[in-house]
Amino acid sequence: MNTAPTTTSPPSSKNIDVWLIEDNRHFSEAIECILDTEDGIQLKESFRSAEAALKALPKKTPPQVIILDLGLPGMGGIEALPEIIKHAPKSQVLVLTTDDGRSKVLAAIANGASGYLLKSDDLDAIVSGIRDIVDGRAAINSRVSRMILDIFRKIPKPPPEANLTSRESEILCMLADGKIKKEVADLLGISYYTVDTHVKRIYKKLQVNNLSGAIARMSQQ
Amino acid sequence: MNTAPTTTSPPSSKNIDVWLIEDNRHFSEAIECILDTEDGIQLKESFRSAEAALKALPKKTPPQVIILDLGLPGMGGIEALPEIIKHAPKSQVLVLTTDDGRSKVLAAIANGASGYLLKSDDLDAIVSGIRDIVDGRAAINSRVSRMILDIFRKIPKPPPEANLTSRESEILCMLADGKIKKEVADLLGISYYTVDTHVKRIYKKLQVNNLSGAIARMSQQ
DNA sequence: CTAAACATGCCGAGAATACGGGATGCCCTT
DNA sequence: AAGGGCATCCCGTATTCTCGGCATGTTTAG
Repeated sequence: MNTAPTTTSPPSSKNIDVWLIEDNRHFSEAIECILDTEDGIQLKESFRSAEAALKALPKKTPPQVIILDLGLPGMGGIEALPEIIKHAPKSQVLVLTTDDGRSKVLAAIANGASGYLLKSDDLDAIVSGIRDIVDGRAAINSRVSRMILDIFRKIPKPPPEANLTSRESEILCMLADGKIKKEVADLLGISYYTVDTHVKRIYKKLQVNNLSGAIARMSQQ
Repeated sequence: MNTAPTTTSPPSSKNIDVWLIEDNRHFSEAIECILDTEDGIQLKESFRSAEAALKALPKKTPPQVIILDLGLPGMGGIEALPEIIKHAPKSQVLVLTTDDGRSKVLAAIANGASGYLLKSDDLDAIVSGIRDIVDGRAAINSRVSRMILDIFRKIPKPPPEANLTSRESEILCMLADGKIKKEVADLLGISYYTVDTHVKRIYKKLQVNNLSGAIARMSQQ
């Protein structure tokens, strides 16, 4: 995020070509209007559906930035994202939507969005967001940022350390690789029965009753 | 991020108390100066080391926002972060540093920072960042945002055409919970054989030959 | 329209697992 | 010396999986 014009914002060289995919007339007109008055940014195309944009992509020069609404009729924005990127790998997609639900945000990011702004944001934020994106920065609404941070924080939490002994962890790890007990036994140079016993204890400790549950417990926390 | 004053920024009710932990005189003075002129924000304390701040924390009322430099002499900002949060769980920490290295960013987030701004950012960005944070948003420099996005994107990416259908994913997910095929079948209201068939295809697609391998592939990439 | 992709259902044999026992030896702490 | 935790080994049985087929109906994309 940048709350004010970032000091490190170079003139972004030439003109920035932009496409807009937005079904809402009012909103798209507002954007068209503000981009028209903006120096160095040029709205080249405006589509009312993802299908229309995807159809146009192979025929025209892809823009640097594609502003994409998620709440599109027909093919939704999320589904369209991978397609867009497939056809225009060099274009950066700026998602612009009303929905700040966690799943949408995650899906958008996972599918390659470079920015995620909300329609409730100031229109100026869109302009700045476009410049951010072409300069290799991210344009993300601060509320969405917060959500991402919260999610992020929960991932790298390794410490709850199960009470597994190192031997047990070792065996569970190998099983999680898809190896079967027999293989593990051979690789460790111990008996199948030993592995089996270890696994039994792992299940007890982890309170599960099969390998799948144990692996899930392991790779999650 | 918010590139312009966020439209959804309410007056943030009362005064915002802020502490500053920064060893660089010039910089801390600059911040003190700009916060002094800022309405509704009050810089209550200013420390030159994490130790000093930690010593003061139990004695005074913790502020809403703590601005923390990472490049501190003695105890570094990263090490101080968990301590700060332990003693002042309600305070939000805004990291303000020159270092935008990936490891620092990740460490700061993992340790509970609510914001990450760079000293190269406009001073106004700090003010807006403070307001963002108390309003439950995140204050993150857009370059850092981009980095987080890039990292984020790599986690849930199935690089090969591991394209599981939604049904397949659903089933794999349930199996990863420790459920057995029969349970999954009952829960989905379909035949055991159907589940079995789906699983067979999952193995093919993921190039594994047992559940453990499939779950591992799923939860990692 | 046709082929492909998807979801669904079924069978059977052999492989692997789950889990209840029981046992031995080592090392560490009390 | 005793007890506990750990790693090791063994057995039998019931359960579950794996995987090879085969087959049908629906939806989708070309």
